[in-house]
Amino acid sequence: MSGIKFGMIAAAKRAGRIYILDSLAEKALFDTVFGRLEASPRTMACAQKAPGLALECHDCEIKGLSICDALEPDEFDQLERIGRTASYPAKATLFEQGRDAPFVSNLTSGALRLSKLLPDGRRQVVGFTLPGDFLGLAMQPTHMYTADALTPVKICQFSRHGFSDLIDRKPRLMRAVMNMASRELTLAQDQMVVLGRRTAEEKIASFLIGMRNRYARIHGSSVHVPLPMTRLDIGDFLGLTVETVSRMMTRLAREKAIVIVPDGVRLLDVPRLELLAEM
Amino acid sequence: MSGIKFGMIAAAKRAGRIYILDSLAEKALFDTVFGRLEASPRTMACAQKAPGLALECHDCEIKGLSICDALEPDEFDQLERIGRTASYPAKATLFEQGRDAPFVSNLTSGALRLSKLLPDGRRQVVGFTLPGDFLGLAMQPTHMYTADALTPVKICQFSRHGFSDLIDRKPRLMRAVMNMASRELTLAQDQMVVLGRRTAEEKIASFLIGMRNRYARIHGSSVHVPLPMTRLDIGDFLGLTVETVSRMMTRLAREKAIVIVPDGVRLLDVPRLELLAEM
DNA sequence: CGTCCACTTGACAATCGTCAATAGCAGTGG
DNA sequence: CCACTGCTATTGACGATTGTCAAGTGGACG
Repeated sequence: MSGIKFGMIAAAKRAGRIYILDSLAEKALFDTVFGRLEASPRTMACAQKAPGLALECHDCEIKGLSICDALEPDEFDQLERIGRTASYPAKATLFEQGRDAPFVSNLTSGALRLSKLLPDGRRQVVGFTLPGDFLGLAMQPTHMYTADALTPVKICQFSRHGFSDLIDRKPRLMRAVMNMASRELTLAQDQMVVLGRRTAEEKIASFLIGMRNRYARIHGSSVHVPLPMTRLDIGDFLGLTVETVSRMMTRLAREKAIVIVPDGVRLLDVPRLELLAEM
Repeated sequence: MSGIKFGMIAAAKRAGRIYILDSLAEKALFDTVFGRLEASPRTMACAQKAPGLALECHDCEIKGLSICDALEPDEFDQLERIGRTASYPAKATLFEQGRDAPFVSNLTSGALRLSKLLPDGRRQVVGFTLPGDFLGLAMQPTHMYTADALTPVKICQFSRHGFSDLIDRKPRLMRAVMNMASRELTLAQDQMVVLGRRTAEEKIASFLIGMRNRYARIHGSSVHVPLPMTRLDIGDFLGLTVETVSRMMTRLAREKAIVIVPDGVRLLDVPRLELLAEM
């Protein structure tokens, strides 16, 4: 099978452009070309490892950040009753673009990469999910993008229909979901500005500042910004190549705006970065 | 004042980049530099010309497309009671980025351009509003972008607070608004792929196919695609310059994929365009 | 009729992508 | 323990897509 995959890549490469040549792209291209979007062995393994434990909301670390925040005690109970927890190891695929979406969920720990794939292997990362973020706001019957775990993750998930029925009966909960969707829409529009009208250096700066601000909501503000994703992921989020991401990070480090550390970066010159990223 | 404006442009040009040099950008840059986001004379004139007539929903052309579609008769009455109509001529500014947002509204006729402006004059168009689309889904107290009329437009508008209270009492209406927000979010994510990972030619093709699909929801499918916006607007939507937009349109016309007509384009080779635009 | 603006086209430049080589690191298995 | 493998990141040389600058056409409108 490995031979087949490489054959496909080679054929596609002759025909046009292939930007990503790692195993992810091979798999994705393979799936796309053959129209085979069945669950990967990895996904199956993870699903089996996620037995669906009942929720334990009382010691949920992020309940103040998520949709659960705005609920009355009785609503909270009902939500808790229809939810289950699940865990996935790093690199697991939670769901794939184009497949059925039986669940919506809430990320409680870890980080996800959400990406859309073009038929020729080009990829656009549409977002990174952090604790407190909601998955499935679009409430669509199929997934619009693929979600992969960047770290070990924990989610609490709800059947889409059950959740949909519950929010129809609980306006407060629907309002919380709608507000979350509005926030996502605003973020997406800001990202459109970054993608369409910013230089490579500005893109990196606004990405780092954006990550810092998102972590600040969770852990409090810090100059230490963990980056669980690879340079390739960052490039695919910002519409750049790995090489350009690497060069710009090196440049910012050389100019003493950041320091590159093993698990991310430290921001040395926040005002300069904010100037580069200014909205 | 014209002298001052040109002076500012010149200064900014020396300092950095100015991509847009038409009157819109002059005004925007002027506003940004001086922090003067008061209503322009043009906006004031329009507001005066929009006396707020009571709604006449029974002969609304787009009621089947908008949030009104999903309402029961009693809900419909309540919505009609808190709404007013308003009209603006082409080129009017309905509202500006950063200003208070006392109203949300529903576009009933015409087309709008929604744009975000960077401090140095670069602009990103985040969307075009067509009849049936809703303005103010984010329900934020201030506007996140500027809305300008591309043609004469009619809207029906509601006070943001009144509308917010009404949807809290009418789950069906809130659901309609939430679905609209979800659709917008999906569109924004698709546009992120276009902005981040597509070539100039593909961007134009996907823009034309996208516009055709949106008109199809309103008028039915047709190879005639009106383009009420300028090449500059299209460029600012796709992250391109006017010149590149013009060149790509010319190329597609030379290759007989489209014909450029006075008010837009006609699509000759839809399969080829869809191939270029394929999601 | 003249002005303004949108659009087009050409020549040239620059940013960013492509290709290639290398280093570092973690995991694996002899 | 250490060679081996595979992946991520970095860096350099080169090239191509797209942006920049400039000039000119044509239509709308006063």
